Amino acid sequence: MLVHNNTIPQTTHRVIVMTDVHGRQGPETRTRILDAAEALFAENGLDATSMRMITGRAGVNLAAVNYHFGGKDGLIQEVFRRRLTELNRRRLVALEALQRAADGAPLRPSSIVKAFFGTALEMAADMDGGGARFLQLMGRTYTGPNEFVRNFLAEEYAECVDRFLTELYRALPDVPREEILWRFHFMMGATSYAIGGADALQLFTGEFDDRDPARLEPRLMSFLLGGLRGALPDGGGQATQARRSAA
Amino acid sequence: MLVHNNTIPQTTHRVIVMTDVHGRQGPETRTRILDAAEALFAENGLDATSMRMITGRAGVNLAAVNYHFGGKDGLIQEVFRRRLTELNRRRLVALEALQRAADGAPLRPSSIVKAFFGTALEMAADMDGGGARFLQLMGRTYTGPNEFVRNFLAEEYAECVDRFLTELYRALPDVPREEILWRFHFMMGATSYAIGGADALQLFTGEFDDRDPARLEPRLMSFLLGGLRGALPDGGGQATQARRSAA
DNA sequence: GCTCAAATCAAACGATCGTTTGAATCATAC
DNA sequence: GTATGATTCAAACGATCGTTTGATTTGAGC
Repeated sequence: MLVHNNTIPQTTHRVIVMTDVHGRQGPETRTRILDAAEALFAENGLDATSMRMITGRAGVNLAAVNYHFGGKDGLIQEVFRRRLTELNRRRLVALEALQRAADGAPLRPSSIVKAFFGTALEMAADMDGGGARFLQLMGRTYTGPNEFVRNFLAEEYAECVDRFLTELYRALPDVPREEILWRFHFMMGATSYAIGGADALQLFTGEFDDRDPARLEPRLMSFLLGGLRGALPDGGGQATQARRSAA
Repeated sequence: MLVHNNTIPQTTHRVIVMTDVHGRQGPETRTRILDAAEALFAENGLDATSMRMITGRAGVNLAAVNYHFGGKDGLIQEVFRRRLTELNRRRLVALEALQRAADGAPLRPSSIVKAFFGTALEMAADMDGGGARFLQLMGRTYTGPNEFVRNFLAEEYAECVDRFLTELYRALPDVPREEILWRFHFMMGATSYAIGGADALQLFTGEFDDRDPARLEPRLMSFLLGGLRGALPDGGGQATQARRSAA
């Protein structure tokens, strides 16, 4: 029997736990497809990656994708959901740890930025290279043309971003919220390029090769914090720094 | 006779000036194709845009693309080359104006940043909306998976970026060049999101709508300059600001 | 008016795309 | 062992892709 009915396409599938029911290599199939798809999507893009490339690398039958995910779109959604849920979970864990330590007081902007963007860099270093691949893919897709995936990503992001923005508003009460929102957006762009664009960077300078992930984190953080606390455009005079009120 | 020989695929085509030779609507065809392709590429991405969509919108025959550009790849190259050459030309004009005014002295970092990234924002506002479309497309493609186009973009960018980096090195002699290089990369990411990701931003906040291009420029510049002059990671202590030596 | 090369056109090419089908295989429950 | 439902499989589906072909139209040069 098919897992998916074509009348109600949904994200969550009826088949959740397969190891408990049918042993053998049933559970591997889904994971193998997801891993292969993630790597190929990051390598070639969503459109340029065919089902046959995915099933070929995964070593499964072509029809397996439609059986397990209902189609290519379903597979794409699941590839993103799998990692993004975990990433945002870690982010919120880090944020809540900060909130507990602060005991009601506004958080330091640097701590908030580190909890959000630093966690992404951690994930990029984790997962034996798979994390960097995925985050590179996500950075591309977020501003990409595929409206279907973009809306899905925004939906998955919404709650987590909202929580962090709320804390940033509290941490920088003197900075207009619109300004903070924009700068958060700029920080996402810088981070996206930091994770995914090391290849692009080296194109400018032939002999450049310092892509140590351990050194990337402080580099990006310095830039992000400098940008976040940069002089406000004109609302408070050109020399006004965007500083939080509480120490 | 065909314009392109399949033995030597080249960027520059034999047909350069068509208005002078054949009047009617010969010259329009190339431009109409480029305009339609640019809009559709930005809308759907390179892969998801078919030749039939392009020729359909342009109102020309399907084979016209292969005739004038030698194929889809040739068309893509020309779409980027047309605008990118003009953008980098304006950037270098702005830089040379600064150099003349400085009379040998190091330039102000803010001036350099403005000449490079501000010119992009100007172009995004120009060209009756076409500029924003193109720059959005370019921001996506630069970190995109298509290696063919990425290499081409890097090649077109190389000289201009090199000139600006040289000036930045002079303006910030106390900052390690690697650091400046990375921050330049981060600035490109922030700018890319600033230009192309306004839609993505509003997904976070339903009622957000302040996308006035005139207000975007000072916003982005404040962020970029703050990031560029942010505290150095650790080479000079955490409190060390990355300031230029000459006033 | 005739020539000829540039340009446009309708039509078709082979390849590959995502998806569907129906039978075969597997592991479990009775 | 047999029935049952989940999973895998080979094969084919129609659609669309980028490209090519060969004839036709166009307009300047003589």
